[in-house]
Amino acid sequence: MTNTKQARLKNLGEVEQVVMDYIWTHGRSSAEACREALASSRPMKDSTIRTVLRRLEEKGYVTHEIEGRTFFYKASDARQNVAVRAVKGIIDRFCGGSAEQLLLGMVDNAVLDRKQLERLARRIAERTTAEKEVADPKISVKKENKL
Amino acid sequence: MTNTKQARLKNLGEVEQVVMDYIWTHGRSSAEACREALASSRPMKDSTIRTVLRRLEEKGYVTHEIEGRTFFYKASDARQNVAVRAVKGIIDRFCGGSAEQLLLGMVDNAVLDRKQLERLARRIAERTTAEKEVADPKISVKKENKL
DNA sequence: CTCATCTGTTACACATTGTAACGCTACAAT
DNA sequence: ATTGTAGCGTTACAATGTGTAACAGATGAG
Repeated sequence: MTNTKQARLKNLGEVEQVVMDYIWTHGRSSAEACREALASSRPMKDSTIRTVLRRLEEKGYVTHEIEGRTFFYKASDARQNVAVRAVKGIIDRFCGGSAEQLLLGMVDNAVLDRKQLERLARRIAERTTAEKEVADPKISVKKENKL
Repeated sequence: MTNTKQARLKNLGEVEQVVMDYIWTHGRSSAEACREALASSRPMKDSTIRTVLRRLEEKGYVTHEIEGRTFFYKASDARQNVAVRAVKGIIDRFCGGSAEQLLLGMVDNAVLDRKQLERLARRIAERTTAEKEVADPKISVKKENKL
């Protein structure tokens, strides 16, 4: 089993989400950079953004590196992967671990339009045939799926 | 447009989740029934389960009918639909509203096994052709789809 | 040495959640 | 009618989570 066994990340609050969005979009950033960028839509004092970033790090969403005496924060995982894990959490809580019913429901509920469904179907086709050829499960190369 | 425009449900706490699971599984139940059923794994005083149920109602997860002088609570929406909406919430927050990347990610991440993928693909096929034939907006997830 | 930056510490108000004691009301048995 | 009791509503309180921020400590520039 593809050991995608990552720790359950706690939910993000309002501001935390906003900050993560910024970091996911702009990549490695200093606290000040975040603060200034978000200043218009979400004014925060210097110490506020710092607290938020620290908490995000505690929650495992970001890590920081020091350069000179400045902290640069970067997302510890791609946005999409976090989303996938969040969905997995829902699957565990609501669907007893099986994603199938959920996805069927999403298809039924027109969460996706036809074109998207077709692309998804195509991808599924690739997946399944690929698995068929390489029935060897010890390979399981996981890629980052960049978003 | 498919009016799947349901109010954003607040998250459930630990106990709330447990109680909802019970109601989703057992259907219409009185407070006492819940309490007794959960007593072994989760002992609660009478007033506790009542508070939980009332809050669940405030949050829109259940409704109640009175019979005699007893309240009977029932889920206001099927478990699966709640799950789908929760996922939609994630999609909005993380994926800018597009589910496609997320689902592709799930497929890539082997959240589903091949058999499930095949069923999903088949369903997608049905969906897309159905949409082609009729533009019937009365989609409403058929029956409970038992989960 | 002193100032401008940066980070760390500590705090506080509010909302959410789990838990529950009390208290009120209506029906049933006396 | 009186009272016990089943069943619901009200109120409360502690623990967390979250947004916000003041203030203190540290360190490099000049």
